[in-house]
Amino acid sequence: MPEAFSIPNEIIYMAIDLGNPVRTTQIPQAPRKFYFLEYFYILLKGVSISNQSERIFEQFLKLKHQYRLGESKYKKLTEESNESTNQRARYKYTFDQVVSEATNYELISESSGEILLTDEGKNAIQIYENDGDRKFNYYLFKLMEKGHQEPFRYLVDTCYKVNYKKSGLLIFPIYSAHRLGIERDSIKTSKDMKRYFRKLQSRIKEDISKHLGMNVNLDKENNDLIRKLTEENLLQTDDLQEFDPNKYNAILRRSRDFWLKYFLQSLYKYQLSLDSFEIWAYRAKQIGLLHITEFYPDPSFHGKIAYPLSVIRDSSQSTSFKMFYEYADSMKLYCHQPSWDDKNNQEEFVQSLHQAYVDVRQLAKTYFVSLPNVKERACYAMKIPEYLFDKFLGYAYHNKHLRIRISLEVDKLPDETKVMYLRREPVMVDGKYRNIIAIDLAHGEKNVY
DNA sequence: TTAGGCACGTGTGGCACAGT
DNA sequence: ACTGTGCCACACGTGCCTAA
Repeated sequence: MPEAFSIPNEIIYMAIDLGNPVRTTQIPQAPRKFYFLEYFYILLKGVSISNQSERIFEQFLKLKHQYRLGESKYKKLTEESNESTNQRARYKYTFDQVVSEATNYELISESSGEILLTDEGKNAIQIYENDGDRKFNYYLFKLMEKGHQEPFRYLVDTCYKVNYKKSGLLIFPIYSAHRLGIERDSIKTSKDMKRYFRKLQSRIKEDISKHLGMNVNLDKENNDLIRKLTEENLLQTDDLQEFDPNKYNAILRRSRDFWLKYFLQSLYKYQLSLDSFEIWAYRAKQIGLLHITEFYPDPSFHGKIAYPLSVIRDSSQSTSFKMFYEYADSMKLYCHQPSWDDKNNQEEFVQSLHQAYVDVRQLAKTYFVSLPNVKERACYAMKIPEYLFDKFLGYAYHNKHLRIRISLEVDKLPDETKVMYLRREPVMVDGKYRNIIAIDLAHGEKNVY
């Protein structure tokens, strides 16, 4: 069995002994409700074409489609852009959110019903178009960090405080009744639901012990959950009475969020709502400060994990950590960005990639396996952001002197199927999307073709 | 092998309420 | 009064299962 969440040593040394003083606790403010940083660009682009709100919104819809910005944090795949009035209303909601946040950053300004670009806004467009999205994200990072009481610093710092032994790994277990082996048909009464809750409780307890090294008693929390659901008549007081089957989803949803909130606020002591945490974390992921995923492939854990790819210290000797930003108190944010020029990093990447492939193949039991799954495990092992993985994979694919041989195939791209939203993005290598991967050891070692 | 039906899982957007 | 924030029910996409 592949071992979940083991950690390379160098990362641990960076994580412990931080020596940074506990910051005067300023709680980050909530962001507006959207995930993709590209929304800022497409809004500004729209404003550069017209000053009329209605026209800007039309442009926003067009560019949203062109940049494949789906709902929430998922990229959109299908070419069709069926514009039901319902969807337009949804997109208007997102549009208003982006306008509101861009106004706060003074990228745009409103006067007598017109929306205007500020100099800052014009500057931002230039950065995106001339210097690329990484520079654009950095520019936005500074605005967000200043405008919301340093949410990213808070996010990264707290990760290490929570679980420094595993260099800041956060787990958010999600197990539906189905996943714990309880059939839908067998859950009809309050008693049945409580049986699922008990099973869930003990599974969560095990995960906490295994991945966070803590022993906790969750009886009180489980009772709280049951009490809340009973008070709101989602569950019946009488154990043998049946609950409203139409409320099944609502009950499961409530229990899932209850435990996620428990992890975030009680266990990890984040003073953020679930919503705010999600949005800040997914924005941090785009900048490359941390990784968050719901798809880490592992037989013994299901749910969401997050871990930092950066660290806040006053100084660093490591060549793999690059200075990213300096705060007012002269603490600095360092991002883990190992260089491909260093042969040791090449060797480590090859090692991690191969190990990830072996682990995933063991679960999938096929020669070709899902590239996004291999990517998840390799990124975790090396603590690198996704865009670096894509780059490294491209280099390794072309390097004939490595001790592995990589085969990449497209298989079926998601846009050839019916899926609307790309929950797993295919990996871009050589300007082509790839979905599956196989690896052989080269030069007379085992498994050579 | 495929089509249809049903259940699972979760993002969205409205809403209530807290903060000022 | 007004704005910002957290919460959660619903709608809908997805994928499994069954029956030919």
